[in-house]
Amino acid sequence: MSKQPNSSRENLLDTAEHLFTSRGYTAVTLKDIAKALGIKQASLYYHFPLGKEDLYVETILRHLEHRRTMLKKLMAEAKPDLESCLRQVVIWLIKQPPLNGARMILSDLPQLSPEKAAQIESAIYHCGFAPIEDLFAKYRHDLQDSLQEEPGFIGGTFLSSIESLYAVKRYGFKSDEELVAQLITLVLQGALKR
Amino acid sequence: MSKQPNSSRENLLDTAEHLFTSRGYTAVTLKDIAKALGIKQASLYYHFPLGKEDLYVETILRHLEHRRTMLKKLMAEAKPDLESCLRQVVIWLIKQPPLNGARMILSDLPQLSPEKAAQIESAIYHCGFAPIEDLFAKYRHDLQDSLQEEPGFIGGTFLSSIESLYAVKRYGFKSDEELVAQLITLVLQGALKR
DNA sequence: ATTATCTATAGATCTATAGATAATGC
DNA sequence: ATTATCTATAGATCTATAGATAATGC
Repeated sequence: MSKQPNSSRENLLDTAEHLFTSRGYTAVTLKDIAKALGIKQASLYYHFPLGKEDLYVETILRHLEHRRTMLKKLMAEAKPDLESCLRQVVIWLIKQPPLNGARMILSDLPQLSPEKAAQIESAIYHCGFAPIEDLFAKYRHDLQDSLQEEPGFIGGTFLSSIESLYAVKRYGFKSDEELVAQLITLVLQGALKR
Repeated sequence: MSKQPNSSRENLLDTAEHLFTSRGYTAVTLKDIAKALGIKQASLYYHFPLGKEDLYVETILRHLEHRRTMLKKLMAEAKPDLESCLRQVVIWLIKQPPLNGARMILSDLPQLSPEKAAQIESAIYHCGFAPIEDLFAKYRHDLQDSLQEEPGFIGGTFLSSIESLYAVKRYGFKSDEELVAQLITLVLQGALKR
């Protein structure tokens, strides 16, 4: 049996992931991460000799790849209709740390080297956005005529509307399942009386 | 005639507003702001002797109050129906620097003193959120039954879905007006064929 | 011997302060 | 005299490096 796979390094990435995704690149210091791990700041360089930027890039890419895997898996396992797939996706997303792609692109990526920034931006698209876009493309015949050729538009709107659930969760009193059901009904059926 | 009202200070706030709202509190340094103004970093302390936090708070509060004033004005001047009000609101919002309240709450406010953070969080609600919530409350009889007592939910979803337009604008080829119309139709009518 | 930490510290950057200087208004 | 800038710099914080130390595995 191979030795157990770098659980220490994975643990480090888990902690960094939580901090970086919720507070962003510049707002999180290496000392914050070390403190959360119960070690000293300099010790991080044993696992990531290339420093903060490299740690951030690896953390975010791992996070995004995991997201893509999970989204694809959830959609494959759900009942094969649009609403069921969306429900599974949102129930999972709402339990994750909020990704906030807009924040990353506007606030975090400009602090990185252009190459790394481009790499992450591409992964945001491929792992965060494309799976949802593909889902709406697959079920485009269920959509209104004006949306049939716009899976990116409806996908983007849907994803960003999920962000509001994090805020509602803080103030509201409903269960996750209720919120998810309400959001999906809203997006699919519309707000207006019919 | 009173002397012309501190145009220099207002100019400073305009520049700070642009930087702080797009990149966030920690990612923007005083040097960045000074550079954008063509002055030296230390010179900022003439206008804001209390330093960066105070400058940030004043910038954001001014931004939010302006937002509230404009939202109220746009809704008062629009044709008195839900769709017209929403259209005016979104056409204006999409031309503003993206507010990204979620980023502010998660990433920026924790860096401030608790009092200042609470003050800004309250202003985000009162100036960014409440006007839209009030609009949906006013026209609740146009909404589906399940949404009639949930103006905050539909308001939050609507606001966060606007965020996706900033991304779509970057990649897409449509005019602002087309995007706005498409978004409003989607939220009001829903995605599904009927 | 290897792995994972530590202490100590250099160098860079950031906020903030002190005091000088130039331009403007009475 | 007031207003708005400047230079110079202190003090804090952050990233990163160097070398020591402790624990583990053969």
